Amino acid sequence: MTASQTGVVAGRPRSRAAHEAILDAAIALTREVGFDALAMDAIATRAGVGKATVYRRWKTKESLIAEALERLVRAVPVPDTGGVEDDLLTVMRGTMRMYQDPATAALLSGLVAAMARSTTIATAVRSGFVAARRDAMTRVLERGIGRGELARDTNIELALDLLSGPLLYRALITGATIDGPMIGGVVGAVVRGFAPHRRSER
Amino acid sequence: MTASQTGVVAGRPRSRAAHEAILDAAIALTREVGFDALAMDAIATRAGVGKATVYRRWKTKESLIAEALERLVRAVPVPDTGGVEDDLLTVMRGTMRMYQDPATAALLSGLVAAMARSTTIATAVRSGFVAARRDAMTRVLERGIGRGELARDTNIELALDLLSGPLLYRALITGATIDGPMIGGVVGAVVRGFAPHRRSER
Amino acid sequence: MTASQTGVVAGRPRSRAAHEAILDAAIALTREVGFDALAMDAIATRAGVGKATVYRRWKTKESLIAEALERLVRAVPVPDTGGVEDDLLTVMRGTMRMYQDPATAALLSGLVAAMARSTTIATAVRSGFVAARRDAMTRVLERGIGRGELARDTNIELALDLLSGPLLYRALITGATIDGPMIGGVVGAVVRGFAPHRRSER
Amino acid sequence: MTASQTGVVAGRPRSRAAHEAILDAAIALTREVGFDALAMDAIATRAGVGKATVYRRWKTKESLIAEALERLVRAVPVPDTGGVEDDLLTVMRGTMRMYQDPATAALLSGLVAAMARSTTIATAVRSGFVAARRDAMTRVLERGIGRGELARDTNIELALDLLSGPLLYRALITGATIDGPMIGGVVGAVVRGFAPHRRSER
DNA sequence: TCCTAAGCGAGACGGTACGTCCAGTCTTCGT
DNA sequence: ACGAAGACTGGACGTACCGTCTCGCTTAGGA
Repeated sequence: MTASQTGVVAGRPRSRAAHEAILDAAIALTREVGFDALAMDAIATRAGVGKATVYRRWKTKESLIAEALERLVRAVPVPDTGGVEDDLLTVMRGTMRMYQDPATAALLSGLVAAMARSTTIATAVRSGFVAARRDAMTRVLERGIGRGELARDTNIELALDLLSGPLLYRALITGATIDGPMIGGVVGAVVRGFAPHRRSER
Repeated sequence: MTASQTGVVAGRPRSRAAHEAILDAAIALTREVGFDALAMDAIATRAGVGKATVYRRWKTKESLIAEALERLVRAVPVPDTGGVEDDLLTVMRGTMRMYQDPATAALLSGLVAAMARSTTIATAVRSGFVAARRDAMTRVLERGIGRGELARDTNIELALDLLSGPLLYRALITGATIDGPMIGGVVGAVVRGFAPHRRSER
Repeated sequence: MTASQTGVVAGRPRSRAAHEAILDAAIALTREVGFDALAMDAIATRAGVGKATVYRRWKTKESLIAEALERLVRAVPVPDTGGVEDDLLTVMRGTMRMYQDPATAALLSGLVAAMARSTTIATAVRSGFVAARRDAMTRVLERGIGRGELARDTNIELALDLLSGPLLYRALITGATIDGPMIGGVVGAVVRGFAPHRRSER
Repeated sequence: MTASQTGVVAGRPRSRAAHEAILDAAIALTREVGFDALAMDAIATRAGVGKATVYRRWKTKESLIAEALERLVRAVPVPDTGGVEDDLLTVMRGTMRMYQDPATAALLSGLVAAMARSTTIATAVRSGFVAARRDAMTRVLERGIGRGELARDTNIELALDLLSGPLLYRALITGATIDGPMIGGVVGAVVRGFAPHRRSER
């Protein structure tokens, strides 16, 4: 356990500047050479920092990258236009932009592999930028249910996976484009898929 | 171009036994240590084979793994029960079983990273076991459209992504379980989402 | 020049206890792990002192060790029994005891390496505990020459090297024992080697 | 146990060229930067060799240097001029030249420290270039005894230490010059110190 | 029946990145 | 102005793989 974690004040505090410089260097280098060619040596050198300073903060390359990514994907606002479809579109457009950014996309696959490797990283990533978007979308869906736009028994987690999954699938597997019409199609299908049941069906 | 490809016969032929032993060793080791800790040295040793024998057949670790994976995921039959929902469920249950197999799941994330790294691998994987399932599902969806169960203007690629994406998303990102009810929910939502448009809505 | 030396009273004075604790820790750790595995971090921790406190007093590891060594090898008395051989034996027995002490022996080789590295350290060591013994033996030899026990043209420096060299050689190179008989043999050979020239030989 | 030790012939044999290149690079770099600033990385790079190739042959820097040194100090011829003093002078002049070579001198102190650290290295060095000179001088001394130039009860090991010790002492401790007159003085004193006993002394 | 070309197991090769460990310096707070 | 604590830059360490390259030895077809 480190001093910064215990709150005990002894010795020189960790340099905020070094912390930032390392994260910046990590992102810059990932953009330049990709996740796999990303060397800890190079990050340290680029950040003007000793390797030990990097390892003092992050045990693995992946946990470093996970934190770097979090800085790129900050707070996700919860829109409220009065219609569930428009609200979902608003949030999904933010997600779309994330996938369209080449840097994020390059990080994504390596990060996914890292998540499979380590539950620590998986947890970090999930509670980090994954949770932010899911929380926002959960609020939107719940409001939609409340307004009667979606069925009372809507399985929210399933709906979230139906919204997010296709984008990940295109990014990682098919390589197909993720654009406005695609987002519209996904949101439309989900809204129709979880629309309130018609009387005649009951 | 190799001897076995040209048909020119000179010198000792490649050992079929070695080929199989290598693939078996690759799969076994992936199960044991994961994709990332998978070393070519170790595969060769486990297979009782020289490293050169491995590299003579596959240029990269990923292409080797891609072939190993293909052996696990063979031909996908196209069901025809007369209803699009039941047909989709049948295919999806096969996909579900793939995700439920720990070995395949372990390979998956590493393979995804490899796809991002190399278009060659990406192409191989796409045209391999990805295409098989997509082709089967495309046939099912087209029959559904023909029978009037799905809208005439159904965007088939989008539907495929909505069917496959959520499973990948759970496997790689949330870690949530992929089971029968989940599959049922996905298929149901998609079928409803692409149902023929009712007159009253127009 | 330090505050304690100038008598100027400003701020907290340097701790005499810290000084001693560092030297003690250095010697103790050298005994335990040897000169090469000796880390400044470890010395400071063992002494209950910050690293800066160590470096404020000694610029290098070697100069610290040199001072530690000096504490082990203090003033060398100049005996006067009336015979050069007995006097030499008395001094040499002190030197012998130094080589027989495992701590000193362990320091020795590392110190020798440090001397080769830096003329500063070399000078410090020479003017420190090396000079003490050489001065004592020089006095003994000069008295022997004065009494006619040794030749008028005795090359004193050479004689000193013949007395001290074999002990160093055994300690560092052959590892052979350095004991009473060995000392006796060395002294005897040197005394005979520099005996006054007989007339018949001229 | 390695292939080269067992005589079993399997796999690519170790490259003689690499072996030589590494030793050459080690010697060259020691001359340039000294024993302590000698980095294994640098040796490998200079030799045009991977680091693993160095470590495959030598576990430590010191054992590598020990072998390199051995190449510099090969077979020591045993002279026979008919007089023990001349014979000793001949051998000692060879030793003198070794100390006068800056490269050897630079290696010496580091090697001495390494010997203190590890008995393996100590044994290697002793049985290597130390033994060669001692063997030659032993033969010379024995012939001197046989011819009646030295006392019957001459302690040969002690005589060897009296011959070699002063040179080491000057090289490592005092830094005084080692030249012809110095050698002559040492040999002269030893020969006189172990001269046959005169009747009147018995 | 022999020749010859390729494949075989084994393992060394040149490289590159890893994560650890110290050296010597600097920065904080407390005495 | 000193003290302990501990983070700082810098750089060598020894390890582990990668993909390639010899070795000496099979193994088969074509001459």
